[in-house]
Amino acid sequence: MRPDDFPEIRALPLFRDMAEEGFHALMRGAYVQNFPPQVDLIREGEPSDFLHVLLDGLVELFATWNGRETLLATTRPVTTFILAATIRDAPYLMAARTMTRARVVLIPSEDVRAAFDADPAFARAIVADLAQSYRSVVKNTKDLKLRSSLERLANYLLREQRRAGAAPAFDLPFDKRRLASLLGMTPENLSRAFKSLQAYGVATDGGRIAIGDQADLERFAKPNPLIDDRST
Amino acid sequence: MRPDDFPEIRALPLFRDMAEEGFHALMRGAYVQNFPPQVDLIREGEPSDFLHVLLDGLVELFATWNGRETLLATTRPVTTFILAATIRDAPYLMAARTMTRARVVLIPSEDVRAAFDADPAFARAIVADLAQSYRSVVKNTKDLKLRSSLERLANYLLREQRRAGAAPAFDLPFDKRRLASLLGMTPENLSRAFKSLQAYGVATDGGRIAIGDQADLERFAKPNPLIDDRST
DNA sequence: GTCGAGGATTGATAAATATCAATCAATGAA
DNA sequence: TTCATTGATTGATATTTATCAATCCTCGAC
Repeated sequence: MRPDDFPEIRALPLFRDMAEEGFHALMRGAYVQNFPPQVDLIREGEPSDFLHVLLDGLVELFATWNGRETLLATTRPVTTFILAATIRDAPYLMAARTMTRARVVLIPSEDVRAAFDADPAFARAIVADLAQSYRSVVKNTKDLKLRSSLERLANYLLREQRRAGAAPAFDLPFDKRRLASLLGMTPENLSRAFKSLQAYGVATDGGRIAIGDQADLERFAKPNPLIDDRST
Repeated sequence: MRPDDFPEIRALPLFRDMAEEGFHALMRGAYVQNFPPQVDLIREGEPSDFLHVLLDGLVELFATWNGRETLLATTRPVTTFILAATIRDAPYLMAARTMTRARVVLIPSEDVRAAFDADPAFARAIVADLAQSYRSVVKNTKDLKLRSSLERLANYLLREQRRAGAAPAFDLPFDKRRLASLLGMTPENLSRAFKSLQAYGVATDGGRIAIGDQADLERFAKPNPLIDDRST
């Protein structure tokens, strides 16, 4: 592990409040790996031997069943992923694959569980992280069950816009094929959905989105913090 | 609180390993309430003042948006619910309503958070509970995104059957209107789905389900532990 | 027992979404 | 540059799912 990786990891909410000693113990067992794009990091059903921390690049989390595949989430730096499996010492429920070149820290799951027992501040951070992750998935379920695909897209755009600093134009973080899968629709349908949203002032140019009439789009999308605020 | 409520609560995985003193401190601030059927216990968006423990009866957890409503889960005794909101001190994401007469213990959220800080065994139990809840919702998301409504019903029946001790016949735990909402479909569609499953040996008589040909149904449903095993 | 009320079912139709096939456009390798 | 590959879009069609309306049960109140 490069020494300058430490501060980035240390700054994560999950590790921020750890005692110095425990953090170093964790880092001693950890190591960094570099991956090319399109590499499987994790396969569904495998034992969860490592907690992963993404330092650079993009990683997609997806699941498969009966020959079908769906995108469940994407992670951007710097974030941890698959904490729950690590804690439960249970098989991964999602697979992970690099979308770009990526640099990832692998921390042995045993060490994480040991640190949890040893450091109350770390325990608190883990609980906060899990509770937040849980709530985030519940919000996603509400999105899926209560909204049509067009409504999901409209609200997704508003969320991405907010992440981009509420600017009237922003870029999609990945291709539309993946976005379709994330939103639970086909690429063809996504194309048509974008076209339908033109009526509410949404313009697209490749992966660039421009929201012409904020109020109009929001009137249609009816965003709700209990679904769309993915931070609390 | 009736003294004979204590053992039931104490036996829950969440409280089982707590130090005696901490458990009693929690119980001192807690109180029991009895509710008639169809009473709102919790409304979406309200501050999460209490952790709830269901002692008797059935409670449904649901969510609404834009005039639509969907059932997200049901709880049976003895279980806690909405732990994540309590921990995060964040608004409830789901509403809760009694389906039958119900007896519920209310534990002030502050007390739960205090006990978390004071008792490492309780902290461990909370983490285990949250990690498990998270994984359970992820499995549900995979079910929703990867399967058709007919496939969801088939797998739901297999899960309920297993819960009923793998018997060839068992009763649905609530009415079909609710089941339809839980599975993300309309009651009309559920009726037709049951009819379609007759081809795989599923017979219904009111809320009673008989699985005539286990292997045949499983061949169609393709159950998968990474979706359908809701206990790990 | 009779009567209602609410859930369940059925049929007809509409809407949403997926599939299939055919371009079209962008991008990177040679 | 040119070609090949991959993603995006479009149109036509099929499938899935929802909606609407009309019964049909079932079960509890009286």
